[in-house]
Amino acid sequence: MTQASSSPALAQTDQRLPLHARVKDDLIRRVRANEWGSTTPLPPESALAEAYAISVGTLRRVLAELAADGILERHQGRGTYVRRATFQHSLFRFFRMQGGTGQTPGSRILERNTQNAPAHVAAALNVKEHSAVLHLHRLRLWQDTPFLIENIWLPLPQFQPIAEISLDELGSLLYPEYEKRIGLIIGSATEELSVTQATDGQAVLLNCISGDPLVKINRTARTHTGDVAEYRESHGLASSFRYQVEIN
Amino acid sequence: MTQASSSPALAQTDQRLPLHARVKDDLIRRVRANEWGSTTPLPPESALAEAYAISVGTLRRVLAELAADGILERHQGRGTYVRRATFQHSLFRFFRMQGGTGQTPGSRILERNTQNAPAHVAAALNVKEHSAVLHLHRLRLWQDTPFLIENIWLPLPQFQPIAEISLDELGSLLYPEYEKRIGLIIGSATEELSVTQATDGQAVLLNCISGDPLVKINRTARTHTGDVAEYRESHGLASSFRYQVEIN
DNA sequence: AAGTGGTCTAGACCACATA
DNA sequence: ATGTGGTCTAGACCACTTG
Repeated sequence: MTQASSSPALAQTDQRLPLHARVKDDLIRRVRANEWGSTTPLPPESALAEAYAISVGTLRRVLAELAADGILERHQGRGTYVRRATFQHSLFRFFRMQGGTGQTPGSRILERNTQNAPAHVAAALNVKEHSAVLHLHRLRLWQDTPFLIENIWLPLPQFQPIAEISLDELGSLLYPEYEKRIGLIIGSATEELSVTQATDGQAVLLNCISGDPLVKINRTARTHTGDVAEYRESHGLASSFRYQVEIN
Repeated sequence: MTQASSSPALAQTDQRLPLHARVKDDLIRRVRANEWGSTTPLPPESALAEAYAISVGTLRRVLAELAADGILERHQGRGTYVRRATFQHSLFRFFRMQGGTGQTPGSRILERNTQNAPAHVAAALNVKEHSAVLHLHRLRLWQDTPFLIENIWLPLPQFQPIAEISLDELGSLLYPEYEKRIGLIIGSATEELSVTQATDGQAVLLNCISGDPLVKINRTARTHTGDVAEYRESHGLASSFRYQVEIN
């Protein structure tokens, strides 16, 4: 007996792919569509398997892969949940912050203004050149010592609420503000590391000498659907930066 | 019917762990022990499952995990193989080498001598300070342009054969030479990235100005058993370095 | 006690590589 | 043609969490 037609839930997936791959694609789509908040569990294995008209074994395989990919979290007895982005692997983590443990760094907003997007910002944000963007210039501090200069660009009018709230409310963490003010959740990001030399202005802010090597980190942050929501350029003292990788 | 005792093959593994974890541990041990060269396949699923006295399904789960971890490679119809370290993810890859595709960079040995290990080298190689080590000083070239300075330290007497062969034979790739001359296979490595400024000597070799920012990469390479086999420090022009990560 | 995911089994059938 | 891994199923039993 061959399987003449599969579950309607899989209508939009590529029929040439094996079942487990099609189910995985569909679940990723549903997670991106925000079908489950991070506090509501996915349906149990049995229900999902029935809905997709596949066996529990096959579904389990898919869920295990999604958990391995960091998209889901599974807890025996509690359920399966969508994993919130933690950005544990951001390159920022590798600036050595002397003497502290797990506290969040402080931050001071130096400037907030509306700009016409410069070419490279427009390209990163995927908007037209010279279109209106919100620009934040921010200094991050560790125990009152500045260690990172950030320039952040956000597309308008989408981020207009961020342009209007008081600077005090733009506390150290921006992503929770995006979520609270405009219901936008950052799902992933790409970071690129390169090395530059401090300009006069940067030297003053970072308390170093003009020309000192800086590590520059460009981050493009996206929503679950893949739309670019934020672009930022950060500069920190290269002397306090260490990055380690395992290779196999 | 309960399973009174498991396969003798699992005698050395932790009995509190689930079966699949114990089998995985044992297979990792056997891979490290070099039981299968990279050209001889592992026994087929059916044989392995029988040897461990577990079902094929459970064994398949273990093999899939090992493949996901990059330890094994599986090919439908051909078999399961131990994966050779390719070092595709080495940080070296991120020096932008203008205009070339997949060719290997050239290399020129500037010096080869025997030293008493300086403190930081001894620490990295896990040998006593001042013990004898072989030191290689090498320049790596891309289309006849130098882009990387390497200093490599190898413990003696283990690497004595490398001290004796002609410099011509120390071609661009060292790891195949280690394998051929002393039967030593590099299985993994740790790399650490930091930023320095060019000394006068480095500036001459890299054709830059003294004080220019350099990217420094320290690599500690290990055998399958985890013993440190090589330590190297490499310096390249920061201006030609770009490194990109995805974060979730 | 009920419901969740975790472990393990047994076997059918398919797709690919090699000789 | 044979043997390899890949897909998928069906179901038993266990461990953990919560009310």
